[in-house]
Amino acid sequence: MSALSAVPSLAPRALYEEVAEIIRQRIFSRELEPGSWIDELQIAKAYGISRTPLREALKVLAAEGLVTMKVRRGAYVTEVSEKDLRDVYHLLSLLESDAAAVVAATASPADLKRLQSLHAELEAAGKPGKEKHDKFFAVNEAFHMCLLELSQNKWRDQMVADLRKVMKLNRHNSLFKTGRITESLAEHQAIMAALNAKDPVATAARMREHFANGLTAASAAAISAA
Amino acid sequence: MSALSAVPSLAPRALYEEVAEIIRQRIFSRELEPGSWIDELQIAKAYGISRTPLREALKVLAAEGLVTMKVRRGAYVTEVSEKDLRDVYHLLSLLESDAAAVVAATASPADLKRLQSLHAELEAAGKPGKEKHDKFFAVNEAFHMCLLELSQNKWRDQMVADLRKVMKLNRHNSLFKTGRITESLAEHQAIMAALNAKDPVATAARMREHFANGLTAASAAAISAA
DNA sequence: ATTCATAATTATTGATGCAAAATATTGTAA
DNA sequence: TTACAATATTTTGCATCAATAATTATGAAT
Repeated sequence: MSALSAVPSLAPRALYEEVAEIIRQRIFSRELEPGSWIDELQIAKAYGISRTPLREALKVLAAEGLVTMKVRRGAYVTEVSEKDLRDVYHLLSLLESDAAAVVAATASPADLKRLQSLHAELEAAGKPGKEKHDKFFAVNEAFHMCLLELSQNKWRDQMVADLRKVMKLNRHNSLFKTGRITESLAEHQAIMAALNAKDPVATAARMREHFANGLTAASAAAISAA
Repeated sequence: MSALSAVPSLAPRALYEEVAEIIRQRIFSRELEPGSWIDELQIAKAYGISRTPLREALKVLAAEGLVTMKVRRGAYVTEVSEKDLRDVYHLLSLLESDAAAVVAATASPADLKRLQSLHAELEAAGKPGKEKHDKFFAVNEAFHMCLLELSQNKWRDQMVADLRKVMKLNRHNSLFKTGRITESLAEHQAIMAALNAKDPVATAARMREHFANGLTAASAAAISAA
């Protein structure tokens, strides 16, 4: 009997999927640290499952880049260097700004309204004095996801999702500026304006700027040189 | 005993890796057709292996997008629509043109020389009257791969590799123009010129054009609208 | 004759067992 | 004391086995 007997949700997932998600979360929460080997027996025992679905889950996580597999050595949590983070961030910027351009060119009035309402939510969450950072963070993520979804390219969706997972591997976000809610809101405002103007080139430019501004000056210099 | 006892090469791969590669090739060669279910028992028996490594291989292929897994139904070869192909091609254009820009900005003289020599090889292979299409194709691929490698972003390398695999899923390349060796060479020439001029913006533009020109007029219209 | 329900078969998923390889440990020799 | 070698232990990787769900086949009833 499985120890992870959550409600067998409406969309029944295979056990290896469940296990993959659990390991993912344990990695994101730094319970499993980058560089540390994953003990198959221990984890299998801990969740009351066999090693078979666990090993399949590790293959999935390896494909996502979260763990690295060494032949006859097993799997360890991937260690990402600063360069890795910059590289991944660069790709996110590239993919999301392109998605934004597509949306600017193809979005229906209803689509724009949906984005606009998310933007409004974001402004509400970012009101000074509120100090609800997590709410702001969540809505921000929703905005970016919505844009991606509206660009109608599932392959890009998948890539962005994977890249975002890799970004979560880093502990101290030393790369990124913090507490720039006001600036971020202004940038989103600019993106919305370009979207409403149905200007793909401007939209992509505003999105690229939004990403570039998220980096510290030192890292931004390294990026913009590229 | 494994029936696929190739020479245990210097870089020993796990069985599931070997199996994944075999299935990949069988998919590319259309021996396993898109939409067809993968018979685990049959394949395992055919290669004299158990189903455990085969199932792990299928997880890997699923992550690459070559097969799709349905819960309690197994795996089938992914079917890609024309839209899928266009979407993937669009992403390849985006990623490779960005890579080209990076190389334009960062390449050493030695790097440029390496590209130049590949370009020379390509011109030789594309000489009219030669009719060595496969050679031209191979060198062309090498050129693109070299550019990618020089851009020094392993995450992009991985994504491009996966996307190229998906592109191989389509049978009739109805999307793509054929026999445009002369035009392709001219475009590569333009890319090389922009690279030598160390002009990232121009290089990216030339690469985007190169990709756009590979599409038929009808498909190109659909792309350029984006 | 057609449709629905039930049973049988087939195939996927998960668990367990075994062999091989890598690492850790212990002992011996210099 | 340190270095090397041989052994022991741990752990991965593959195979086999069991159970579970889905599909197909069969039969009965309308």
